[in-house]
Amino acid sequence: MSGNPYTKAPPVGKPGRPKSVQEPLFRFLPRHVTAAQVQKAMEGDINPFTKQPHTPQYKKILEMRKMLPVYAQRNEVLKMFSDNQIVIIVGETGSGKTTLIPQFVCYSDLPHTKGKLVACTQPRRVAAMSVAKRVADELDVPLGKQVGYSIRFENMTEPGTTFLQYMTDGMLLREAMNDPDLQRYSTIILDEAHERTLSTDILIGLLKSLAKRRSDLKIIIMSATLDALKFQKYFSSSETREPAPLLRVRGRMHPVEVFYTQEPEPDYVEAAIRTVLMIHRAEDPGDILLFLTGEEEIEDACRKIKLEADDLVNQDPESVGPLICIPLYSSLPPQQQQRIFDPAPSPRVPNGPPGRKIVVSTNIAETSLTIDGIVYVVDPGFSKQKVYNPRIRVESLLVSPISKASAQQRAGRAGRTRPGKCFRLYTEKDFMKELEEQTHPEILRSNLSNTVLELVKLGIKDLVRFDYVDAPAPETLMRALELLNYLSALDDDGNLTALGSIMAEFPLDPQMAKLLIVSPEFRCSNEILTIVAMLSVPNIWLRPPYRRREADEAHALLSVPDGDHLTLLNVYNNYKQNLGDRNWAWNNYLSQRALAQADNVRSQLQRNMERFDIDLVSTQDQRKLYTNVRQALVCGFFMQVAHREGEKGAYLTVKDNQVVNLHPSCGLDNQPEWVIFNEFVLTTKPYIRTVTEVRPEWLLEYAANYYDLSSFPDGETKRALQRVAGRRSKKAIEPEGSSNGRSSKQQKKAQQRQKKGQQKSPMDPVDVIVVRMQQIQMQQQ
DNA sequence: GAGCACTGC
Repeated sequence: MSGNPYTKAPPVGKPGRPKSVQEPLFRFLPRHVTAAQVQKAMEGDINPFTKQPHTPQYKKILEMRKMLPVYAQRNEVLKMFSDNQIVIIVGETGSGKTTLIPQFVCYSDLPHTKGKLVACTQPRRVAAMSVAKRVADELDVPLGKQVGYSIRFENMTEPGTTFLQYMTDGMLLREAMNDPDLQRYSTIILDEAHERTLSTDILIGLLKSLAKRRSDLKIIIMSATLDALKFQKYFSSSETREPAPLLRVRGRMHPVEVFYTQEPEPDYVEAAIRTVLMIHRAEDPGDILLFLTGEEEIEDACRKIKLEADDLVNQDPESVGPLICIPLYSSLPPQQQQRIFDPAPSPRVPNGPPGRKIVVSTNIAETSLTIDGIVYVVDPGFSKQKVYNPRIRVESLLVSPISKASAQQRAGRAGRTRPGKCFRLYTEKDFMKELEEQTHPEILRSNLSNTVLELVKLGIKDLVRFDYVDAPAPETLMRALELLNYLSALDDDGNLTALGSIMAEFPLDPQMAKLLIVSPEFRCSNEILTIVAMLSVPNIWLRPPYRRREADEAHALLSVPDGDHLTLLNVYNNYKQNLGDRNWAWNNYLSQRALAQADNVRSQLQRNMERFDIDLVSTQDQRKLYTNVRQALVCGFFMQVAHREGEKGAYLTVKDNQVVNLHPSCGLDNQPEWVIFNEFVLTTKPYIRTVTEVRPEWLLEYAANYYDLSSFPDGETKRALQRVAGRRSKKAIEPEGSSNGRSSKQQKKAQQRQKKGQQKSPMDPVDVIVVRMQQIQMQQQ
């Protein structure tokens, strides 16, 4: 344990004032506050943080707070906090740890007396918002004053007033990029650490080393039970090797009885439907939650359940009650998601058999959304999970068996309001022997180019030896470094370049950040800004079943034959011309929600661009503009290029040589020889999605390093490029050879560099940008 | 011939 500079801080309370009535925190010694003191402050008539009398509802809420299991353990919590720099707290859902522990920390740490904050991170925005609201109510203060939240697009805090800040883990990571010591905070609480999001994992690593530099910083890691040992070991004392201190808080859950199948089920969807109907026929009243893997599966199952349930009711109206089946997945509009809170249907006739509600959901109901009143859970044991293949640089979603931890979490959903039952559609033996203990943390399943850029910006020099809780595959790190080097974000020694430093400031994938930064050189930064924003939001295209043809026709009217990126630009411009009209979006089968989100992202990115003095420019002539946009796209996405092979519409990705097809949603009116793509998706087949035609000359010109033919793998793609390079060098000798309005002087420079044979000669537009960035940085210093 | 869930000053 390190020294604690606050132990000598004077007790709170002005000496002239006699009684603790005016000063409820009188004699509170920061970080040595006792449970009795906290209890007294909580029960007092004066709010210790506002010095105002408590409102009448305060006492009501206080009674509920006192019922939470964590309250009963306040003694242990406060003592642990006083005695240690780093504490691990584990607790089941319903323990009250997310709301109460940060409050106890505030009563003890007294951050407001030293101009600091207590941060509590959440993996999700909605959680950060709703918990902050809840805690503000509990402490009887307005939300955004003493208690606030900070999430992307919304800062509900008041500098100087807020001392308890809920925030997304991603936000704290962003903050660390500009203040690696996180000086604003006196205590940092990482909640839901067991979810092991990318941001949480990086934060854990940073905090471990920060704890050594800042002995005054306290850290609390909160997690579900199973991971406790791992975190304890990870945070063990470097001197004594003692595991970090652990506190278990009890949950308040009702028992859930778990059933397994005798034999493995060959078709889990069919088995799930059968089980749901069996529960409906035979079990006591209570709602059902069924976990399936995706939208299509869910809609399909809902249809079948409804049909079969109607049959049952018709056959036996005396004993089978009515049933509603509600689908739940993230791409549903929020209004429809709200339906999960509808009550179960009433009996058809007075005193008839009661109705039942069935929610059929993706994993969203496992972590993000809780539905009260669920008594039965049906768990087929699968979910779609992200997997990353560094060899071909492809992230994809695969239906995979869930982990034991996940299965437990799912079962727990049945016991929130009363004792429940969980039907697992696999054998007990499979549960014990086949399921992994934990879901692999995201850092092992993701493309890390973004994360690596963040880490380098955070000042982490040796990425391989960074103290990860779980170290990613070296090949994944290598792939990320390679990409960042080709993008000129890192130099050949892995150091952050001026360009890379700016790129890291944008909440974007490095390719897109690069694209945005070079876009003024192509006189189309307004348009690239739009395209990047549109690529950063979920799918904008709606395609309701039974309306597929109409939707496709509407989309065809908006599409630009030169490429899907330009179609996105066109859709956004039309959306703005129609003033963001909901009906216009709906009539064109577009998601108004996604478009509004893109508009929001666009403004945020625009503010970033202005901060770095990146010009917002356009080209008037539309043909020219479209060409410029396509050229700029090459500067970011030159590694995501495919070349047509043969006549059957097959493409080969450059260098990786993966056979891919244009995704059916692609709007190109022909099959161009060269295309760049935004995404490689592996569903029924390997597809490339959001595709735009490019000229091979642009690849050689704007991505000369990557398209250095001497190091290019042999094949048809290389031969095609060689033919282009041959034509190009002939053309360059002619005096009028300027292809892109670039001066012959610039071209000469480029040729000279190529002659010199520099392995990593930077691309021209970047040259210009890097110099300008350096100037800006010098000005700022 | 077609997408789990999150996130980013």
